[in-house]
Amino acid sequence: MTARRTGLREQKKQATRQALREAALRLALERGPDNVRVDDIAEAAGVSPRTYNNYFSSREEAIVAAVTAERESRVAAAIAARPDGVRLADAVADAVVEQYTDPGTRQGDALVLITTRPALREAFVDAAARVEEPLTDAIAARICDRDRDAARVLAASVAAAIRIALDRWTSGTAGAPAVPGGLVVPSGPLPDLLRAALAPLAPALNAAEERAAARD
Amino acid sequence: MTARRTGLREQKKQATRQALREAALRLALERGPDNVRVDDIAEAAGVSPRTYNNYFSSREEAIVAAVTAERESRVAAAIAARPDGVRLADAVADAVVEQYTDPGTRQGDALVLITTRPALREAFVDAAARVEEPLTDAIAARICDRDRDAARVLAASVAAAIRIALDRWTSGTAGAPAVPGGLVVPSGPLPDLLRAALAPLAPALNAAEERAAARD
DNA sequence: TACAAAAAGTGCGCGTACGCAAATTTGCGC
DNA sequence: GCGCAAATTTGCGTACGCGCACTTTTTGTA
Repeated sequence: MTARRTGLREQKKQATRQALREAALRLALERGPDNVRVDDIAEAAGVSPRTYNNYFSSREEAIVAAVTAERESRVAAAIAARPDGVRLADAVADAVVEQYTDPGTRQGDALVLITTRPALREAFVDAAARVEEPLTDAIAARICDRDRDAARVLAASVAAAIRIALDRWTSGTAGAPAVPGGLVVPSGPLPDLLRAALAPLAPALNAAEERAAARD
Repeated sequence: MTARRTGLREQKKQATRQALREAALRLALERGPDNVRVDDIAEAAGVSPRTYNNYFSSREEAIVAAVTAERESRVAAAIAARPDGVRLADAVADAVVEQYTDPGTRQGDALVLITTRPALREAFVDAAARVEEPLTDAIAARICDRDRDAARVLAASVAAAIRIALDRWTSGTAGAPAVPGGLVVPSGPLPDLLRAALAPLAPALNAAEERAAARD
């Protein structure tokens, strides 16, 4: 179901997409994001400028995608991986924290770049919206596949909470002084911010779960 | 607090904004949205094209704003107007339904226009995100002004629910046959869609309210 | 292997979005 | 009234986003 489309086609497509976002990030780091034209990225990735816009609808999107990558869809997988015993709210919170923490975000240089430029920051924060779709499936599966509409609302709410946490994280970062170690981006509070943002939604998530259980 | 800025300045600004969105809608209705250039709207409103983009960051935004207007901020006011006795979830649902129903949306012609063109539909649906800020204030006031962070998450969740309801409404509309009366847009189900979308969030809203009450 | 259908890549052209700096307008104290 | 500082408007130039039609590549089938 993942690689439904035949094979070589989809394979090359993903390769091109990856080449584009890596080229975008590399060039942005090398010369600063303001000195990178779309044409440069396309050329570096070996495709035409027009093709670039078939993959990304803005310059910022490609750069951010290099850091974000497939994180959004992994959140859904992480939730599905949790045992059925744990409460839905906990499963979601743990999965989100797990996926939005270090492993995927270890690109320190890229993050300072993103948090510095407002346009990139906005694109980075807005990228959280992409969890909605996979998350809808994951939550729908937990609440027994009924009431997909409720699952979508809950997923969108979780996405909004993540967005708020990231917004706070990246903006609070700007004002905060660099830690002695030399890192400008304090990665410490992010898990806390995520959990705090998700906490208010816990009653809704658990209630949906209970409602589903009561029906069976 | 509403008209904080001196007076004549802000007044003219609002006048210009209104002139722009009304011109945008009028021209779009007259010749179809694809035959309206930004220059035309600016000229009709008596400002330069560049000024247009000081007020709206896309062509769709102005057209949609003519319908949306100040609805988002009125939702917050409507919530504040509810007596303290009613549960927060009910107050929110009632206020949202009240504001997103007929009075402001009676522009039938404009709505068929918007639901027809994908770009306008998207702009219309995304406009719901503008409730987040005023709604945050309204909810924060209800939960005793503490924990503004939770209020923001809840407000963003409500905004997401509204967005989903509008999305369903405008898309479902496209496929539905015109009612005998001649109207293509069935305004009937919108309140139902809104309530259904908001329902899953009720536990979270009420829990926040109770938590605040328990602290006092 | 050959071939037709489908899908991805490409070039072109138009209209848009926005940074920048000059010009104009507004608000306020005197 | 007068003039100055701040805010707003405007023109210009650049780069971007994307629809469209066309070319190239991949896929499934005979």
